[in-house]
Amino acid sequence: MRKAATIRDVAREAGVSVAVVSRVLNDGTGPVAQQTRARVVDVIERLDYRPRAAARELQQRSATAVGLVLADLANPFFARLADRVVGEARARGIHVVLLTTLEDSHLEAESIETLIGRSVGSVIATPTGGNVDRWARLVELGVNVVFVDREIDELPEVDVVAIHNDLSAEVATRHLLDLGHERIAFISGPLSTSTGRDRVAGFKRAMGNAGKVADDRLIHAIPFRGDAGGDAVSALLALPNRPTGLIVGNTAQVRSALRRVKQMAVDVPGELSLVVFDDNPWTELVSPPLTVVRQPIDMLAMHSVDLAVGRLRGSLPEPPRRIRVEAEFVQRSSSAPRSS
Amino acid sequence: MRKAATIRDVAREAGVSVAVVSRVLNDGTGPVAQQTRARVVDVIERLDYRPRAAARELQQRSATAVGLVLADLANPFFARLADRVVGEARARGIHVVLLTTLEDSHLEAESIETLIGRSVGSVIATPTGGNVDRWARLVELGVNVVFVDREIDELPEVDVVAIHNDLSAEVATRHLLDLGHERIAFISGPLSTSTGRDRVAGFKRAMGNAGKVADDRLIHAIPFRGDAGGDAVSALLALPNRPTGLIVGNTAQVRSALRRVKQMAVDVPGELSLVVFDDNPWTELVSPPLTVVRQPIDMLAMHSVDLAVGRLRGSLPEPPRRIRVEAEFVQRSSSAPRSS
DNA sequence: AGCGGCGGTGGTAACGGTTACACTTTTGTA
DNA sequence: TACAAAAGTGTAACCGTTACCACCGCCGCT
Repeated sequence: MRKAATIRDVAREAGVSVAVVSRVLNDGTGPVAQQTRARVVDVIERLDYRPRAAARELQQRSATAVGLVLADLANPFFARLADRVVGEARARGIHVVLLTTLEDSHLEAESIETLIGRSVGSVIATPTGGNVDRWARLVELGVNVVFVDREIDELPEVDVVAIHNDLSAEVATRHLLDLGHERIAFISGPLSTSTGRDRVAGFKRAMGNAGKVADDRLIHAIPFRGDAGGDAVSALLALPNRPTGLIVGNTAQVRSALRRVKQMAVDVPGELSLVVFDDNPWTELVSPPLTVVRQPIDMLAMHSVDLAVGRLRGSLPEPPRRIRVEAEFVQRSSSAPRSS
Repeated sequence: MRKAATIRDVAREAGVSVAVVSRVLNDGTGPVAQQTRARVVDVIERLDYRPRAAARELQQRSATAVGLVLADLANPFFARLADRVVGEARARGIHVVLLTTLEDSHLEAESIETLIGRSVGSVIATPTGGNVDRWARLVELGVNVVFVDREIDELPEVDVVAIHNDLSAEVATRHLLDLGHERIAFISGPLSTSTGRDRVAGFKRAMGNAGKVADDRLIHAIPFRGDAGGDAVSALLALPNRPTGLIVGNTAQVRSALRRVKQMAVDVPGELSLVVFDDNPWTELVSPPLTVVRQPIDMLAMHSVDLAVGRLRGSLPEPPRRIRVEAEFVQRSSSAPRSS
């Protein structure tokens, strides 16, 4: 356990001052003679010197790290988002501090707090919907916040990257309508999230446009996590007038809903056509393969990191941006024409 | 964008010295009068003061962060491991810096490098198998390394948390043998990983104990990522003497293998009995539900964090520990007696 | 009365970088 | 040749926190 070399060790060994070493390290901050640079680089190599991030961050607010606050890594959607974000960040020489909220605003609050102490320059987050004041404070402290997948209306000054949730829900709904379904149910996320609200709005609009009124008993706004999907399905199928089409809002909900559907031996798509949000490796492995709304995770990640890092480096125009990317509708076999 | 309060602001406002504030902050480092403490706490609250992690880390190697170097977040096993690690770490007041290697030793090397600059006190990692010298250097620099899920034999000084991979493979194999299968194939990870090696060893042992010799053409050591599983399946099923049992080593491999099996319209378990490593939410949703070896992710995460944080706080005995947790064998419908 | 110990407090040198500024040398131009 | 500008380098002051040490009373002992 020898202690690591410092910039002063390098300076001494190379016979120059620390200032020169620093300039070599951060290329472009000042002139350094070609020959001197070579010598310094050599010593750095030899001593295996690595500048300490902590010291650097202390000095200026440069910050080589971004915070990533996700709802739930057990959800493949967020996991793959994290995967892509970490990859994109690495490509830009940025580290990622990961935190999860489990959709709990208290844990979210805690995460924001720690992120303040930690001097991250930017935060990419999927907000739970609460903690408006805390997010605002983070912004006021000079941290660049980028919301991904969801947003908070009361915070217009933060960047947002997401799909058109209302449109996507509308497309999914119209798909079922076009197949002849009349009674269509929707299992969505909590209305405290923009995702939940927007999708329900899109659903209602599509139904309205088709001259149908969306029966409120057919709309279930349930938590994104947990197994509430099962009970929602049971409730829906217990209705006197069963829906023949069902749209489900996220992977965890799909899992529990699908399990219940199988338990109840309901025929898909014979008795019930299914369209679900978020594509996964396994959506095409189950029987029947699921018709899905696929979010372009790569795009979400890329734009988020672009914004987060861009603002960090100050290379972006001032006004906050709201980037919308296109979701893709992938038809498989879980949705079919209504078998009268 | 007001700038955050510093310890000096608090000291001034409370009419005490910075030393006192520091003592209040880090309880137990020295005496503080009850009344003074109350006043300081009050000011901290009022000024909304948060100590800056960077300054702290610079001062001493306290380090409130651990690095988490995972192979691939797109793999649900690692994603859920990350989820649990982040949760456990938070409970201990520790942040997680996340990096991924994509099973590429170059990216792993890069990750180790960044982790050196970043002053993390511990690193939890799933090593690719290479970079032995770099890991050694990290250890020598005083960073506590904990390998999880896999290990590197040449590095006996690091902690390890994993299942008994050889035993698990043996159990899986014996299960198929007991069902009457004679020709059993094994799709495993690269032999450069301990996981790959150990499982193959367990497989061979089980076969040997049953008086059968493991045909090398029935063993495919393929990458953990990507779609090589499909081709492996094709190769196996093209053999003159088809295997009737197959064990698959990780989720990505299962996905590609299963897709090919379905494409080829092979009946599971009629023609081919399947046992796979790692349980996922969807393993019981596919048809037929898969017989799996379930790794206790919670235990892996908990012990990893325990070790990482314990060493950080110096509250652990010196000698490196190798913790083995029990994998669980879950029988479902993808494995059945050989229907000769 | 003298003295050691201790509770409570303040002063200040690190920690390892960056950077403003001063200084010296080289280069360019009339 | 003279002199300004630019290139190259060094010095030292930060950044925010902790830890060591000195200091001051006050208590309880011998």
